[in-house]
Amino acid sequence: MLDKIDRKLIELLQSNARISIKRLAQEVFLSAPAVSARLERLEKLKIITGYTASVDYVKLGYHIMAFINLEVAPSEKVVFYPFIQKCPNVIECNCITGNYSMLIKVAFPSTVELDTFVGQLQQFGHTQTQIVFSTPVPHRGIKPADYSEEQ
Amino acid sequence: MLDKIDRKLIELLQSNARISIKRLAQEVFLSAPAVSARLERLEKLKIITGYTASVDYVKLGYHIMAFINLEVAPSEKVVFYPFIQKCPNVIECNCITGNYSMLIKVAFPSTVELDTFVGQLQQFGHTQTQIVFSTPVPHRGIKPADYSEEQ
DNA sequence: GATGAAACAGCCGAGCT
DNA sequence: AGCTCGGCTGTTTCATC
Repeated sequence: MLDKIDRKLIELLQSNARISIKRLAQEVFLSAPAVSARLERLEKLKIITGYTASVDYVKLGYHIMAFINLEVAPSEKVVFYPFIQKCPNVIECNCITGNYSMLIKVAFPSTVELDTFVGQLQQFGHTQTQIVFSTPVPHRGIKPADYSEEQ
Repeated sequence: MLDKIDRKLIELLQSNARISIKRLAQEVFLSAPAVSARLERLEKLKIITGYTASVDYVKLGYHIMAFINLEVAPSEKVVFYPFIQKCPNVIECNCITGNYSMLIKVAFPSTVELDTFVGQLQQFGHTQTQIVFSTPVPHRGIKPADYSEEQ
């Protein structure tokens, strides 16, 4: 489904999403229209789901990053999912194995706002909060490998 | 340090990093050169740290995503940090409060490769792994707010 | 997938507020 | 000092092979 060139294009766009199509074309030894068509296909198939700017949240005033574990009863999920999607300070939310079934990554200006938010979450269940001290590996794209599935 | 226009530009680039400067200029009612200069400044100040393509890891063959808690002795961090940065399957690694001081997000083709990786991590300390079932809120940029710091 | 042409966007200067 | 305008260069896209 993905050939070597598609994987190379994805890799280049992961490291710089604003690279020009012409430059991409040079890197993979293809013409610009050919690359353009490949990108359209990758986007249409939702293999590439978007292009985003990465920002320094501390410099934007979000000094506190944290992971919140939240134990949500299965029956509450229909209420919880729309709620969590609308929270502006939620960077990511995953449903995971284990006692605390939701793992939520958030950013706040200070612990005051974090505390308020955790208070709101407690209507859904027990929480456990871990504050981020440092980030040895910032969120990054991982290389597309050979074992991509057919579809 | 950041005015309303800077915040709007960041927000637009977070939702689509490949938007043209001309289009950005129209959105904020400025000229293209003015927007270009603002972006250069935001990049130079490392407020915008990069532009990345988001991909569907399942479609790339990474069927298993997981969070691994790892208890690392402080003295081991000088060895652990370079190690974890070089691991190709690590999406993110944070140092956090609590017993398990590292929280590592990874993606693997199957539980077999995940198991092998967890085995490697155990030279650094005790681990606890939680596999992702679903992702109600995928990793996303949060809106730049008014309380951005001076610098 | 390549080529060439036309439309478009980005860049650098000059002049203005 | 920072913005806008104009012309030049580079980029994207479309039609054709």
